[in-house]
Amino acid sequence: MKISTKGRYALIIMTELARNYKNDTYLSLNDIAKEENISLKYLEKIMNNLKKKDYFITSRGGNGGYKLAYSPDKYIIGDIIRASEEQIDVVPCINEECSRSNKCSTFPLWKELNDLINDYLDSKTLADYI
Amino acid sequence: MKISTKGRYALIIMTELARNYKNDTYLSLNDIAKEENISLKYLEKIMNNLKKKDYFITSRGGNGGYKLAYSPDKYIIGDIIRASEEQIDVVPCINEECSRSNKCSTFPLWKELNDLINDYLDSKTLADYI
DNA sequence: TGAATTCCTACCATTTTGGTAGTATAATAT
DNA sequence: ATATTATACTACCAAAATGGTAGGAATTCA
Repeated sequence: MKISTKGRYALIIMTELARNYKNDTYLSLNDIAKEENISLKYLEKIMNNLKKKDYFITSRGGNGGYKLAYSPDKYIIGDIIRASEEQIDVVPCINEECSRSNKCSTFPLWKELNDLINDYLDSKTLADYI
Repeated sequence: MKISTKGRYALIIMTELARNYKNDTYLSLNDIAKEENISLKYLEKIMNNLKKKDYFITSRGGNGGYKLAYSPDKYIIGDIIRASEEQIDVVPCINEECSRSNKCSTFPLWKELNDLINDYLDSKTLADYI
């Protein structure tokens, strides 16, 4: 039932960038890695999941790094988590067909729980966690 | 973020037993295994997690099996899931110490989500899924 | 031009998941 | 009595996911 480090570290990266948004400077992954005591290489890998989205302005080289393309309130937590974790649904049959679906009395429980989680994550933005 | 087959199959077993409660007969794992197309051996293993709790009256031999010790409304879904899944907390730092806890701006999110999930699962009983 | 930084592609050990196998023990039906 | 049906208990195992590491290429800044 847990959120893996992919989702958790992704959110840490995003909140750091959100906190730096007002400065309008680039923040490097190295800085975040040191600050949060996570390896740079792993953060790069986490970042790959987020880069698929239109989230950042980047710059290489000295004083380079990442900054948010939009203000923090535009970033929905649910979007960040879903981009980072492979599987966010609580049970596989939420989106797939299930052989037992028509007789499955437990499906409504999982469906409601799944909606509850996603609705909650979609009700928050980065601006709530600066 | 998913619930594994341990939790899902546990709930299937429990709802079958709940459905059989009014009959006051024993229901064998073999019957459930055939009905649900899950191997008997795996169901036995799932059952081990549930047997730690004071849930069943059992009988070996012909026409034996399991029946619920109490009426279905006495079985809280959250208890069943927590007994079955090793890890129900969305992040490890809910119950453990975390080195970054004092500066962690994301903790409130995980804590609220964790409470939301557990409160939901604790608001339902087997009687809701017969 | 050298250092800092992102970008890209592999690789890999450990843990978790999702089972299977075999045997012992107990109760029932005939 | 005994064959059958069940649970009870212990051990093992393959595949997938998790949580990383390694190495270098490309780009930009000081």
